[in-house]
Amino acid sequence: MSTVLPTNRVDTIERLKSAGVTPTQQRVEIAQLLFARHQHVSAEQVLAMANAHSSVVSKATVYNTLGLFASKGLLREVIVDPTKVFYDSNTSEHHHFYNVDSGELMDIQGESVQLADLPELPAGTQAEGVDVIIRIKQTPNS
Amino acid sequence: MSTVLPTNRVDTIERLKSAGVTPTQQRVEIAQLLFARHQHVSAEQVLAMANAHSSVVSKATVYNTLGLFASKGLLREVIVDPTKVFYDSNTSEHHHFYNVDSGELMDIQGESVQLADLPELPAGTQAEGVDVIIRIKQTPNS
DNA sequence: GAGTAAATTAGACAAAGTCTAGAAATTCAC
DNA sequence: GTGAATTTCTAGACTTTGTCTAATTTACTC
Repeated sequence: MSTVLPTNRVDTIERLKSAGVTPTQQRVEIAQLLFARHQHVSAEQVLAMANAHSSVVSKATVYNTLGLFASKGLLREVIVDPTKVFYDSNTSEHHHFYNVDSGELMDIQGESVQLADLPELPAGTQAEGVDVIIRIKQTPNS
Repeated sequence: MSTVLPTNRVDTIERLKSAGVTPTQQRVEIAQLLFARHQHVSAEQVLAMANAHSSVVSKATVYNTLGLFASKGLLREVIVDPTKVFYDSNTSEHHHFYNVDSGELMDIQGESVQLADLPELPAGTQAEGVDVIIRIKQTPNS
């Protein structure tokens, strides 16, 4: 169930190739950051992480790369915050808690949420995916 | 189940008052447009609809009003498009199809989607709502 | 109707993301 | 290797959605 987490550059490059992505220096850099562990990050965060020490990737490349990775199934886009897109490095099927107070996004573990079954889709369409988001908020301490 | 659809100004004003919203001219104008039928609209669309003939509402007021209506439960925010927020004038509990090709948002009728039950929430939080979005795409005609 | 609070407004501003045109890598043929 | 073609990367201009500010207008209370 859980996605394999490569730890070294060689594994990362192999994973990119398997997904049909040419492993350029910038892409490997970003992939290393993202695939190190399951996390939810915005483009801005990736840009900051990648360039923390020295400048290695441009803004345009971060956006291009995240979009490319998502289209190849290496990342999952999560749309819950009206101001920015989150990218989830856990691509296995799962759903999310979204804390509307803190803006924090969390995976819902395991199979604890299941849809009975899909409703009939509009004619001429097919399902691409199902997102379940449980919006939560801080319980006001009485 | 279905939300009552007021047809005249008096009903609209009454509905705003019941929700604790002072019925100003601009708010009634926007409410009339939105509550006429179940629909999914963006702020930009509301602005265009309201000012189609003569200028009656400013951009800032449209944003303020939609936010206010949503906070009072008169509208439901739907976050599926990374570029803009949709407001749904159907506030009864239901879920959505989102056509990623056309950007179209559709209600899923009735109780055809049900969650078994909610997973355990993170400590100190409570559920605010559950969004289920089935992303669909055009079936490529073979 | 005067005073106060709430609502509206134009337009400046902010932030996420896209686009463009050129520079740098990479690939391939020879 | 050398040069041509292709892909990728880049800085920075640009677009779009949405927010903020400061001033004006409206509405409500006495």
